[in-house]
Amino acid sequence: MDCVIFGFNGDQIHVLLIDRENQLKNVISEFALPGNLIRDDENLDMAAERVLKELTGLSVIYLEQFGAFGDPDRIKKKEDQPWLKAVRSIPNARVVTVGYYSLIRMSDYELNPSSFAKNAKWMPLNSIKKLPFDHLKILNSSIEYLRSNTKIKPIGYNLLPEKFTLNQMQKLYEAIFDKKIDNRNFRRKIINLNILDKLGEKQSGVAHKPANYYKFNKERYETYLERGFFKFEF
Amino acid sequence: MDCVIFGFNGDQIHVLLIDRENQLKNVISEFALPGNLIRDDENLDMAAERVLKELTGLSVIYLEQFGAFGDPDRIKKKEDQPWLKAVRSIPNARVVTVGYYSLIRMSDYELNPSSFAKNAKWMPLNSIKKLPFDHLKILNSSIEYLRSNTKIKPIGYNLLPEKFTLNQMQKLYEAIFDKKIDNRNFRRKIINLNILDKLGEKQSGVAHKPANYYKFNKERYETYLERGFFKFEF
DNA sequence: TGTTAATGCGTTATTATGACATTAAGTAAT
DNA sequence: ATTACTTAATGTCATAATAACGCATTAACA
Repeated sequence: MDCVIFGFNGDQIHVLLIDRENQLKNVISEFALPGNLIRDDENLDMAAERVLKELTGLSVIYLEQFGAFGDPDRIKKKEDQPWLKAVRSIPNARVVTVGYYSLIRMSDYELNPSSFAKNAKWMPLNSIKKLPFDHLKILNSSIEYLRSNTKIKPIGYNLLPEKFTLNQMQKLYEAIFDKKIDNRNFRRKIINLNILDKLGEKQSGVAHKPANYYKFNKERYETYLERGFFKFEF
Repeated sequence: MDCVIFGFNGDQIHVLLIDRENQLKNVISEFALPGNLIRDDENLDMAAERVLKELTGLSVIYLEQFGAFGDPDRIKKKEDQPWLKAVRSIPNARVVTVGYYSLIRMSDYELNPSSFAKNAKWMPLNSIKKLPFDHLKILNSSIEYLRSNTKIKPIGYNLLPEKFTLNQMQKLYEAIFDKKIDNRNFRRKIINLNILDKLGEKQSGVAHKPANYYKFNKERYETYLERGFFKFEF
């Protein structure tokens, strides 16, 4: 069970990682996706919630399964052995993992690592080049999943502040797709979706024209979450 | 590891099931999804292939993972116990399963059940009301996956005969979405996708104007398989 | 020769798309 | 008070896609 938690701070996509170093000496400090074994009495969704909570302190966030990973050698790399020996009762048992991901706004949550996680931190997605085990593969798979999901379902409810500007929302889309978007076309498309309510309120204290605040219309947002907004239909 | 194999015979979607009855007496005969445990030396894709082959004789078909299922009680139903005792060394061990699915044209494959499968048969999707374990849940999940996939990627390469008429293809789409489609609009849309090559050949022996045969243009088909045909893009 | 069933064009109104440039509204500096 | 600066906000046009239809055409068979 491994969790990929994407966070957004208004600018960059981050991923939540935990530090594998623990009481043990001679273990190289290295960050990894928060993950652990599933218990016999819990289902997969519960396990993902629990594992995340135990390692990072995050709770009550919606997690979604995106795939299972089970190469026989996924935890057989030599450099990963010391850590496995420290935290697993059968360090070299074959383990199939299930990946869960979530999207949250970073500022809403405080990280409280515990269990074998010494540390938990947000890492900018773009700066993650190396992860232990097959975590890089898992991460890449989750990104693919996130992107293809974002094309067919609205996004942002869990990532943006309650009130946000269209430009903040655009930045979120740009961060996910790693691509500049034309602001006029973006606005038109999002507004025509009818999932946003424009608030009377505006930005204040900014040295430029203040932006309007919007919030999601939960009902319509959820209609689209269920139906998707495909244009290829009959 | 459980496999959902969808078959198309030109009219209805079918699902491949195996008969759980085996040498044992007093075991109620019942059909189930072909599935078995993963071995320690194989990855998930290989396991899906092997399990399917062992139970049904089908091989060399492309299988795609669509989800993991791990409710603690998924194989705890009383009526499923006799069968588990017959085929598992630890019948009540907790098992998480990974679902794989595939789409094939039924006429291309001969079923050769073996291992603990006494029998393998195609069952019309609409007539499947009951399955052992959580197989109904797994099946429903695979259908959802298939439908949402069909909205964003072309389909049919593995389901339709090499040469097929547009009406056959339309019937496939109608079977998947369980919905009538306007034939003129269907034709236009599919033809504009440019994934079909029109053959000179026509139907024969029909009591009406014979339909043209088409085949997939593999190159363009695969372009769409990779890219998808989203219309919601920036 | 008429019946049947599917083909294959076509029309229209509506909506979505991509490409593109200017004005508006506030603060900050002078 | 004026100006500079920065980001927000908006409109148009040509093209393409869509849904909902109409209907003449075709080829086999009775």
